[in-house]
Amino acid sequence: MSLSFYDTLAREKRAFVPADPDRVTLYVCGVTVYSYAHIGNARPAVVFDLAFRLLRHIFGEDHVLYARNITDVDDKINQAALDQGVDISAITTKFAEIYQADVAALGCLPPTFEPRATAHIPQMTAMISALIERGHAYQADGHVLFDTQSFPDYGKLSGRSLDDLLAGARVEVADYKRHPADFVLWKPAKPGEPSWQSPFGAGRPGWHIECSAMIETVLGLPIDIHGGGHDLIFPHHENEIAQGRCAHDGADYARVWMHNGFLTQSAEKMSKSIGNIRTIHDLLAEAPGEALRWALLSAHYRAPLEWNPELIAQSKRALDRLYGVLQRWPAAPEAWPAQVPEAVLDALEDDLATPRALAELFALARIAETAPTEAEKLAASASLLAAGRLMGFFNQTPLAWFSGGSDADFTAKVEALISERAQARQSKNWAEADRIRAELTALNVEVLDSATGVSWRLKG
RNA sequence: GGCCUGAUGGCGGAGUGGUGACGCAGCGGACUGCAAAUCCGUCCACCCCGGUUCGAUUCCGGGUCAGGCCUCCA
Repeated sequence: MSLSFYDTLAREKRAFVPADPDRVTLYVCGVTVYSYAHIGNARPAVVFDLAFRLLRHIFGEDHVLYARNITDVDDKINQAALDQGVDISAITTKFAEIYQADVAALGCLPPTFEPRATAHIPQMTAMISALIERGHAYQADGHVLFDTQSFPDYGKLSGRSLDDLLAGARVEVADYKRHPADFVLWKPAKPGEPSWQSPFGAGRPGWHIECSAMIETVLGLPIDIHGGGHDLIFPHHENEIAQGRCAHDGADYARVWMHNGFLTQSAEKMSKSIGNIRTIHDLLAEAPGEALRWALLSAHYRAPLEWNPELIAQSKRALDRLYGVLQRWPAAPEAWPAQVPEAVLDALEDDLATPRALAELFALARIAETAPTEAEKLAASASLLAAGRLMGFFNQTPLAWFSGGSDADFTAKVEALISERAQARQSKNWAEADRIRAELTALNVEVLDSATGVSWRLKG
């Protein structure tokens, strides 16, 4: 199986061949840092982290460049700063750090680059100037607007025409626009707002221009893959293509467009404006990051995923099962690093078919438990470890997983009780053994007797 | 109104023109002092109506329902 991805623009799955296999480029729209990111924001972070890991596996760690931006210019940031009486940088610094820690806890590798909008204002104004020079942008009422009618391919990504947009317009259109779909590249600052000097007056950039400017600066055009949430297809990515191509006389912008589906709750999109969100931060207090990652990858990335407590519980149980295998059949040093099994790679290379990849993990677990020889069991366990690690799982020892953050005192207490119980069992004092087990159960500890010894785990 | 997705068993979620993935839960059994973990077995599905076909859950048409974008949005 060769690597293929579904391309939103082509509307089909296509073989993925990077422009330069020594320099594969991936850009993903990150978050606007004005408050805690919700678990829906984590889906693209995790999905494209998986893509990043897969590309590194295929093309080599040093041959993949991954940029995930941080938007730190925005109305909501301004509002938050105003509400709290602080500088916008206080807001953006705080929530950018929280976001980075949160997604790291979900097993996401640090991207190669995390460019910030405020660090690329000159590149944005240069791009806007290029658009004006080429007749693709115009100034009106203090704004600079992109002239959508100057770009014949406008609407191709989202499958709509300028006429459709006229017909479907639901909102008041600013009268200074030549066409309702024209979008802002630069807007004048209101009093008190952060602003930057530019050839078009003091102001700040529109939302779309930042990604185009940062892509060009950090990765160079065209990039191989541009990713983001499904809701960014229109207008954000449509506008990126328009400005990105027009600034360079129609040159290619991104070779593949990938979009992840939404998280839903009661079948409804999880969204801050609806208010039905769960923050990553809060969820991490309730469940291990790996379990949340498992949950996010349990459905195919383009499908909607219903988010609920049962999903998290099931994900944790799935990892319990696999960590149990790793604990019982610890991969021998000589068996590690093991090859990632073909079946797992096949699944991932087929447009990140994670449900199939996860099913293959269970198949490896079954082999590890049932193979006739210990060598085969250990080999299967090593493969499981390799496959899981490729996907960003098994970042801790089984012991650490099952004892889930227990402190030394607690562990010592549990070990002492288990030792007492072992003595009771040896003298066949079953009543005492069961009493001690009940005591452990009360501590939320589950005891697992086996031929080779006793282990324990915290119950979910 | 325009554009666009999707509807699979108790739950999550793949896939396929004909032997009904995988996981969780349930049930029966093995193992165990008893459990747990593990193993073996097992119950349960393809929204509705037409069409194509020897045969459709899978292809085509229509319908119903749900959801998304068109405004900030992962």
